[in-house]
Amino acid sequence: MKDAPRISGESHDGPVSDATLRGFFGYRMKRCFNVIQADLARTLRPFDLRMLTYTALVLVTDNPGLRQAQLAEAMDIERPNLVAITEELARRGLILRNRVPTDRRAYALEATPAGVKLCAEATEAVRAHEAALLAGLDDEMRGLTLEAMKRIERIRPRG
Amino acid sequence: MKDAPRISGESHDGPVSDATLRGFFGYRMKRCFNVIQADLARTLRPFDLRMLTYTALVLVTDNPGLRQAQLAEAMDIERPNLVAITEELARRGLILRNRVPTDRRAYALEATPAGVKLCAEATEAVRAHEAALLAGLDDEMRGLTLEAMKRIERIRPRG
DNA sequence: CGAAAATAGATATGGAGCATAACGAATGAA
DNA sequence: TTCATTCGTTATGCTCCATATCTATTTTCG
Repeated sequence: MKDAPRISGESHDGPVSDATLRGFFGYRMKRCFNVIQADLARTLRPFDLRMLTYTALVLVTDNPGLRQAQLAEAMDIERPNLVAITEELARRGLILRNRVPTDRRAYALEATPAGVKLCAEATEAVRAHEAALLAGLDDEMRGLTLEAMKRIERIRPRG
Repeated sequence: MKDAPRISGESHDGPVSDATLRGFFGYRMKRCFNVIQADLARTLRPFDLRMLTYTALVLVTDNPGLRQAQLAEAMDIERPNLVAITEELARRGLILRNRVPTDRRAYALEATPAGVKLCAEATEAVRAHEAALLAGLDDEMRGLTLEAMKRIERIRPRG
């Protein structure tokens, strides 16, 4: 069996094979996450929230008095990247940046009533959308998948 | 029960609660994917490949004659964003951009021997790293998780 | 105490990933 | 032939994330 001579450029026909990549867990997860992420973005758009601003709002609501450094650590992002987020939430009257009397460097973040309300509404919408997205998965599959992700997540990078 | 007066800013103590977010599949998946993504980036660094350049190299290797538009669609990115990727792979001598005689607008992408070799080496490294990363998951959990992600992935955004 | 180190938030800046608009060249359809 | 479409490309902008650096404040320690 000798190779057919490849004169110049023969174009590929038929569907594109991703057989090699399909075997990878990470490849599957990226494609899956893209779907979930897109759905989440659409869900949050009516509330004028992005994934990051929503996440920050939830964490501040659930943890009143949180400092920005704590919030950044919880969100796994660097402190500089949080500034614009808290600034936006504060500008929109969703959170307050109270000065801490005992440490005048820090802010104690706190959700306003409007912030708590928006957070609750957005959370309900996300819950509904996610339930619809996962409707095709039975309980066992959902539970095992969550458990699998928890275990992987537990592996700290470079740990 | 009247609220304690919140004079100014009381700071939050103890661990940060992410109870609300933890209930979301998407939240878990993002954190999980971050771990996998970071591991993949470390794995590919010795080969001077990023996730995108690696993915493109694999697809071109597995589908000789692929056009850029087809590759972009397979990678779920827009055509303009692929230009820099193919340009880099071509500059490094890993792929060729052959002109198609029957359509002088298009390129037929093809991996060079060096590209095929690097692709195989990188793929083996990725496989080994991923196996190590997933060592804590039994077969059932791995299989069901893959199946769950396949099903979610099948849901086309806005479909 | 007072000097040095550490910390909180902010600023500036850059890179990577993604999207849209628009272009020239080439092709295909009316 | 004229018009619409397609291929690769350029220009541009947004979001997310990281590092280095700054000021103002603690905190540590000699």
